[in-house]
Amino acid sequence: MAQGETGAFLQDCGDCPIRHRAVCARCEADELTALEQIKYYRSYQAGQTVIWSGDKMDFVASVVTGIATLTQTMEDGRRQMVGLLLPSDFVGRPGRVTAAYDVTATTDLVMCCFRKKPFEDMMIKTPHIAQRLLEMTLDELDAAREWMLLLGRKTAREKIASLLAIIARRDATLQLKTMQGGSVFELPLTREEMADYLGLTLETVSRQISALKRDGVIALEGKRHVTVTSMDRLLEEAGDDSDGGMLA
Amino acid sequence: MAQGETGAFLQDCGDCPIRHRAVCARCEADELTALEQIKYYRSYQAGQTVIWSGDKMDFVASVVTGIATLTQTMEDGRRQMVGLLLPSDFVGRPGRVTAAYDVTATTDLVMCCFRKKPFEDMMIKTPHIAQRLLEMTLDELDAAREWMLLLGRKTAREKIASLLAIIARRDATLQLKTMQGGSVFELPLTREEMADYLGLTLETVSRQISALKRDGVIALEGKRHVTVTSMDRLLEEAGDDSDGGMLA
DNA sequence: TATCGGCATTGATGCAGATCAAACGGAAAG
DNA sequence: CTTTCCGTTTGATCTGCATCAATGCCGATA
Repeated sequence: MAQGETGAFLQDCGDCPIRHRAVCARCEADELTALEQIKYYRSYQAGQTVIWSGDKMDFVASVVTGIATLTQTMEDGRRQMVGLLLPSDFVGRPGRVTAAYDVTATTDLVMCCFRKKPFEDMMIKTPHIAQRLLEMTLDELDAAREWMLLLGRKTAREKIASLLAIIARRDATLQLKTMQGGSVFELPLTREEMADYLGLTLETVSRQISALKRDGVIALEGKRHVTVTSMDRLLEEAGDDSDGGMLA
Repeated sequence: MAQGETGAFLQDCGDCPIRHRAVCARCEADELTALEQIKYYRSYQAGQTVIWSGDKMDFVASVVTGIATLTQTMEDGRRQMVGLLLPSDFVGRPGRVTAAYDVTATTDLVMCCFRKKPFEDMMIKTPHIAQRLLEMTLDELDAAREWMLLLGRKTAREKIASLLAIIARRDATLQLKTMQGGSVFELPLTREEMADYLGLTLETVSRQISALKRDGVIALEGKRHVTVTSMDRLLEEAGDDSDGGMLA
């Protein structure tokens, strides 16, 4: 099955891994039941395109498992990633007909989908959904602005260090583990995808990763498995405010 | 009066210039009356700082007249603008205690403020406000993502052309005039502010503006007054999809 | 076991934009 | 009218990253 409805994947929202982080996080039992009526699952293989920018998009969705990216492309092929979607992140925009970005599965991906119209109706009746969506959108806007600082003003080395720090942090929160001192994780992106994220070329990404390794900031096993010995050191390399930009 | 309450500026929301675009746009007459109870105005002079990143921020606000910027600064002084706030744009985040960015008035500025707590209470009771805020936040997120493409992948010349196109378009919508063919406007930013917007140095900004002038893409009277003869030509220079990225 | 194809690394070279430095223009102050 | 000041322009030089080009690694396929 390359892409399609995943029948008996998960009926019960109560058991859903993203129950408490996704757009449904604030819903009461009865609201959840209503959502269950209209939801359906879709799976994509790593590398598959979920939707092309400009295409009609008749659904919105939450990422359940896996990772997807939002990218923009210029006519001449220059590409910039503008979103990295992890489990619980929301895809699509209520009130818009066409997709504004290419959405691609970078790993195998499962999404919990809602046809747009029923979801919009539901949003009107269920303030808990709209509230949560607002909160998530504000968080994304903050992330986008952090990302703008990275793109506009950071050096290649700082960009790489920042990306590693972001992935380490997200990984820690998803797995509910601390990154006291160090951290170990798998890179979910290829060098080229990292380049698209950071506004660099893949060669520069490769060189800077090698440099960070040479300087003992990180260790690598294979090309994807990263060990960060000192998180403080990494954040220093990232040029971030040492506290990592704590939000209230 | 450098900065302070502007007593008798505007009592009646019905006459407010941003009545139909701001966070209150969807409110009914009675909702508007309730908002009128808790609103107050504040004025700032060009160049004044509205709030510093990290400071406690006990209000949210709409820009009524003038222009403000959101900027992030690294310890070593590198600066990146992450928001350009025009009349009707919203400042602050419900549910957050401290400001995440520096907010600065780049022109004389009047804001319509609400203390955070009453505004949050009001949001719960008044879905029209939360709905509109969600819509505005989603628009800002789209703008931020467009901006990310600019920062990550565009050349200096394309960046300048893009910024001019953005300003021309905003100016057109605010003044409700068309930009059929050409467009004339005042630059609301100094060269340095443009550089902070675009992730460039002020010297590069100056050089690229000179180059666009030399190549007949724009004409300048003084340093701020810009005439764009062909909008199509400008968008071409900006590397944008020729249609300017129409949203539904 | 050999071959292929997709990432990744590494090297050599070029160039767009940063940096350093000087001079300009026009408004405000003396 | 002169001076000062701030934003701006322009010039000379430097450099970080892009570009072009091999080569290496490894898992999949035959």
